Amino acid sequence: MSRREDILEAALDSFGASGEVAIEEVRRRSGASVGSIYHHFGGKDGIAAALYVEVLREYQAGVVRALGKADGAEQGVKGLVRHHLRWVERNPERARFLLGGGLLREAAGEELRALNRELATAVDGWVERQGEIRELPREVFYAVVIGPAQEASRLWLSARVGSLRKLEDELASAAWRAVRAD
Amino acid sequence: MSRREDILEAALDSFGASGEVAIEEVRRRSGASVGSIYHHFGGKDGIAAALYVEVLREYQAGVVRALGKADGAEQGVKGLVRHHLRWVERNPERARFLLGGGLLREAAGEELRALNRELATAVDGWVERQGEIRELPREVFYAVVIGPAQEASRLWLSARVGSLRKLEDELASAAWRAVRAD
Amino acid sequence: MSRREDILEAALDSFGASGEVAIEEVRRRSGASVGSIYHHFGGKDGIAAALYVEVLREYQAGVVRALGKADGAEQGVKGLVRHHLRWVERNPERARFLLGGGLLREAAGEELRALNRELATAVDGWVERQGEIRELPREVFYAVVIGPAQEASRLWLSARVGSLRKLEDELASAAWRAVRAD
Amino acid sequence: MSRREDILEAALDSFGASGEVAIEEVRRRSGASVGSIYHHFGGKDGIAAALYVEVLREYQAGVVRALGKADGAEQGVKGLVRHHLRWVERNPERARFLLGGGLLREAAGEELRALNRELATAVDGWVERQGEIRELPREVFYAVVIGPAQEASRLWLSARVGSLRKLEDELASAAWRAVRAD
DNA sequence: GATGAATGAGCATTCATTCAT
DNA sequence: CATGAATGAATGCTCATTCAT
Repeated sequence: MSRREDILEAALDSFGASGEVAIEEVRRRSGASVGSIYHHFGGKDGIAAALYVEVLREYQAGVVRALGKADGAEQGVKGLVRHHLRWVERNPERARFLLGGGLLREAAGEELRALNRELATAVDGWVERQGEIRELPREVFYAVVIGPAQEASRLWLSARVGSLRKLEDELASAAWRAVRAD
Repeated sequence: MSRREDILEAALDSFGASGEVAIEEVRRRSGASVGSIYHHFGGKDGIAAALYVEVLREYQAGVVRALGKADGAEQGVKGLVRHHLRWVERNPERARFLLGGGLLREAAGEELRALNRELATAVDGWVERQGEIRELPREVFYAVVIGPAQEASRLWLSARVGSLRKLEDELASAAWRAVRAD
Repeated sequence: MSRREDILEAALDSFGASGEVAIEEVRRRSGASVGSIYHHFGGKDGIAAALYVEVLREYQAGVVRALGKADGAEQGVKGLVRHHLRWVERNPERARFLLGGGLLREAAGEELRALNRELATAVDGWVERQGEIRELPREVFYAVVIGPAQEASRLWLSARVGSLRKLEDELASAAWRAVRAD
Repeated sequence: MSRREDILEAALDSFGASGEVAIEEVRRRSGASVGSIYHHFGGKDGIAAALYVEVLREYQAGVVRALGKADGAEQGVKGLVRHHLRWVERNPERARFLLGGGLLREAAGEELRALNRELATAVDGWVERQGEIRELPREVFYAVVIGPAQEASRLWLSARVGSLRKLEDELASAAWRAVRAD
């Protein structure tokens, strides 16, 4: 199983360096042969998909964890924001891959859709169980809570100045102000 | 000047179709010869840069206009959100190019930096002249106001379901709640 | 190993025909695919370098052989001249490549430097063991012995009139007159 | 006439930099427009030819001068060698162009043939008027006298180590030993 | 499972040359 | 005499993919 992981690791590095997952680059970085890569992942898209799933799964696990340990709506919403910022800061490479590469592309693959559905259900359920949150369309809630953190992340990822940590409190409070019931 | 514009137009279409500005594609779509393209833009990156500048300039002009005609802080903040959403919905191709291609990459080029500086100064000035806006770090203000609209735009651009128009009021109000002084 | 050799052969022919090693030409002549050429030699310069090394090695082997079988200084010096002329006449293509392409360019590559060093050591050693040769700076000895043969070769290669064979005795004697101790 | 000279100058620089005379490069270096270059020289080959003629004429004038002021065969032969070395050292760019670019190529152009014929006649005449020079075929005389200096020049041009000046005496004497009658 | 040689489509780029102004 | 836009053939190179061993 080590080969698989080496290859995924190399794929992530390749994306970090050039903005795309290139087989040739992956081969160079992982030390695996072309044949081996094809054996494991079937091709270029296969690697990207596998990597995407793996990274997304890890990110989402953090989201669920953040909601799980939250005590009340405010802590939950702020926790989502904090988790986002911390995860990006600790995983800049993975963040770049997830944010840059994926969201605009068609979220291909049944596995991905399943993952997203699962998360949506979990978050929706949590939201419904809270009383202090304003009634908002799903997408709006998501956009308002995550959008600012995302935007800050994007800036940070492209310039790497300052620290996301310092903005945490401000962004978390702002998100809470935006979605709490009055 | 017509050749130049034809080429830029074709470059935008090329990006829309394949996610990147491909010389070969631009040639096919614009009808210009390769040589002519190189004569005017120097190469692949030259086209992308010129296009980026042009599109960004147009977007920013709208931002300034929105602030200009706003009467008070609330209208101004909501105007920024509304402008963002409307511009994206009316210029999906340009939006995709601006959001997808550029922000993660290094915002290269002196011209770009100048544009961004100009806008920042304009917006900062406006913010300072308002009394009802909470004191926030620059980046936070920007992220909180534009982030949600951006996130919603991203979703819309990748799936094209529903209409951004319907979310306008909610997103504008949420932004205002997040940044107004209490 | 056959592919490699086919490609080098074709590269030599390409150089003979057009004065340079052109990938496209090599592909046509060798029957190999572009990809295969790149797989083996990494690119245009890689082919030229490999060819240069191979040809130089063969030429130098002849030089060493000529000195090895020489009985005395006079025979050795004359042997060098004769070997040069004969090698050029029997390998006009290789000669053109070696003389025309390489000497003015930077003799890049560790392998080349090593080859040249080896030969220099061998020739120097031989010279030192002879008593009848005039004391001369290394470069002068080399230039005086090989220069005339080289110049004659150059002329012959560009016009292909007459035969180098006929000049052998004259050039060999002249070289000997120029370097023998009085 | 200044434009013409600017262009030729730029052509020489272009050759020095890349090993060939490239119109685009000439344009950049000379500041002249493509059109202007074509007006004056008709094209790529036109520039190379004009440059070649100019440079060769200048070199040959030096040869004739060297023979003219020589007093006797020995001084003449040594003068040829010295002139060659000095001219190369003072005009490395021109030397590279003349030696590298030209001799292997077909010496195209009636003008060039005329120049070479003139020089040959001049040198032949001078040689015949000397008594102390060994009877040698034309080409052999030329190769033996100039070859060593040429070879030394080639080495110097590619590495630029040491000075040709220091080798002058040795090379001149060697040439004289090789061609004088006994 | 692993290796690497081979393939060929596709792409960016260069460059000599023409020509209308 | 000068300018520079336009052309298009030619070329080096990358890269995903296949397949025999």
